[in-house]
Amino acid sequence: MLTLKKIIAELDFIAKSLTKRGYNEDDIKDLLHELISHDKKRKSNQQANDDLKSKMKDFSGQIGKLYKEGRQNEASKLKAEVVVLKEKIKTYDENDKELKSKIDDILLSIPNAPHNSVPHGKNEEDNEVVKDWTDPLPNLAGDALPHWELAKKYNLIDFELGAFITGSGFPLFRNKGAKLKRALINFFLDEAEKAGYEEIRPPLMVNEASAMATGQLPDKEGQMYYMEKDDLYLIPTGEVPITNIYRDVILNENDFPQKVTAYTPCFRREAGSYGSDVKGLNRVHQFDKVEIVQISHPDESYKLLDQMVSHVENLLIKLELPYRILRLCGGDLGFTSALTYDFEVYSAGQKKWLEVSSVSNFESFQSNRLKLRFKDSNGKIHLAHTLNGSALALARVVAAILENFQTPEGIVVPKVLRDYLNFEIIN
RNA sequence: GGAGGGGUGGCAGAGCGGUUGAAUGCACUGGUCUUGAAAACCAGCGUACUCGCAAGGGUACCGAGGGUUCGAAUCCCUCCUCCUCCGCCA
Repeated sequence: MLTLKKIIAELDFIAKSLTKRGYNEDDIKDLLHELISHDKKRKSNQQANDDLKSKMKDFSGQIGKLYKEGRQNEASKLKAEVVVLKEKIKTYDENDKELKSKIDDILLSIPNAPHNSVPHGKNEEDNEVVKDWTDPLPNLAGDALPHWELAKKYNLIDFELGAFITGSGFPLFRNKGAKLKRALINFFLDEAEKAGYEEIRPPLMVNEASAMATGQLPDKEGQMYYMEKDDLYLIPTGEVPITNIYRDVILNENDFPQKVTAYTPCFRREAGSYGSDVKGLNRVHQFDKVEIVQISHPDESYKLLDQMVSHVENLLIKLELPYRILRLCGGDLGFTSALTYDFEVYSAGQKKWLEVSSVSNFESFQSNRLKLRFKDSNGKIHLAHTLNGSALALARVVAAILENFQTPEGIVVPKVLRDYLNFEIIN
C-alpha cells in the first residue's frame, strides 16, 4: 500500500495519477483528505494517551517504593489514582485502534499510483504498444493447426485426461510435450542464472501474512485456491513466496540489488473466464512459470525494470518467437503496480497474441506491506523497491512454439532448446 | 498424531513480579595508542509511532494475541513456531 507520508507529501500527484485507473480526481482527493484527517486525530489521540501512560508508569514506580518503605496508606492512595488513569487510557486505546483500522481500510483500498509514463485507459485495448513486431509473421500453410490439435496429433498434451484426474484447466503433458516443458524450464532458469539471479525452490503454499504482503490479499481473494483446513493459499505466482523472503527485513544499502529466481507451478482459479480465451493452453488453472524478482534501491528501480524487460525480450529472441511489448494503461494495470510491461507472443496457429510475461515495478507499494527496508549510509531507514517479471510463463510459450514451428514433417523445436532435448523434431 | 523441552537485541546468553529497553560476551562503528595493522583501552551500537527547527523527550515492543496486577520479559490462557523422543509415511 501507499504510505501515509507519501500521500501527504504528494497528494496532488497521486490523485491525478489515479485518474489513469479511472478514479474521479475529486473523489479520490476527498478520500485522501479523509485519510489525513483520521491520521491527525490519531496523532493527537496518541499524544494524550502517551502522556497518561507516562504518568501511570511513574506512579507505579512510586507505589513500589512506598511499599518497600512500608508506607501502605500513601501507596493505596496512589493506587486509586492509577485505577482512574487506567480507565482513561482504555478509552484512548480504543480510539487508537478504531482510527488505525479506519486508516488501514482506506489505505488498503487505494491501488498504487501509476508512473508518469502510464497511459490513461480502461482496458487492454488502451495499452500502448512500445515495441511492435515489424518483421513478417510466420506464414503457415492453409492447413496449419492450433496447438490443441497439434497436441492431440502428436500426443503431447492430454486435456481430457487432466480433466478426468482433476478438472478442466489442468492439462496433462506427456512424452515430448513433457520434455519440451522441462527443457523450457531449464533454459529459463539457466538464463536467469547467467543474469545473476539466485535460484531457489520455494514452498508452493503460503500463509495469509505472505499473501497479504505481496498484495494478493485482500484484492485477489477469489483468484487463489484456499486450503481452509490449514489456512493456506496455493500460490498464484512465484512472486509471492520469493518476495516474502524479504518480509520484515532491513537490508544494507550496499546489498542492492537482490536478484532471485524460481521455477514454480502457479495455481489460479480464473473465476469468470470464458469463451475462446480458455481454449487449450490459453488459460489454465495450473501452469509453470519461471519468475524473476529484484529488490532495489529506490533510485535504481526503473533502470532495473528496463534490464528485466531486456532479459525477457532476449528469451523470446532466442526462442525465435514473434513478440511485442506493451505498456499497460491505467485500467489494465495491476493493483500493486506502478508500471507494467506485458509481453505478447504471436501464436500463428490461432492467429492470436498471447500474454507470456508481465514485468512490473511496484516501487515501495509492496515494500510497505512487506516492511522491506534498507539502511542508508547515514543509518536512516527507507523502504526499498520491488520488481518482478515472468521469465517466462510456460503454457502459452508452449502453445506458440507448437503452432509457429509446425511443418508438414512435424514440429521443429527452436535451436536454443536442442541442447536440452534428445530430439529436434516432434512427429 | 503422542510425550517432553525451548522461543529474549546481529549472534550467543542472563534475567523469571517493581528505575530492566533489558546484564555479560562476541560481532559491528568511531576514537586513543601505533610507521601501519593487531592487541589493549574509551565511547557508541534495536525497531515502530509520536512531540520538537534541532539538541533531546514520550510511548510501545523480550514468538503472536488475550488475561491477572497499582506495576509483567517475568504469573495465567489461546495460538504459532523450533528442538528431542515415539508412532505413521514418501
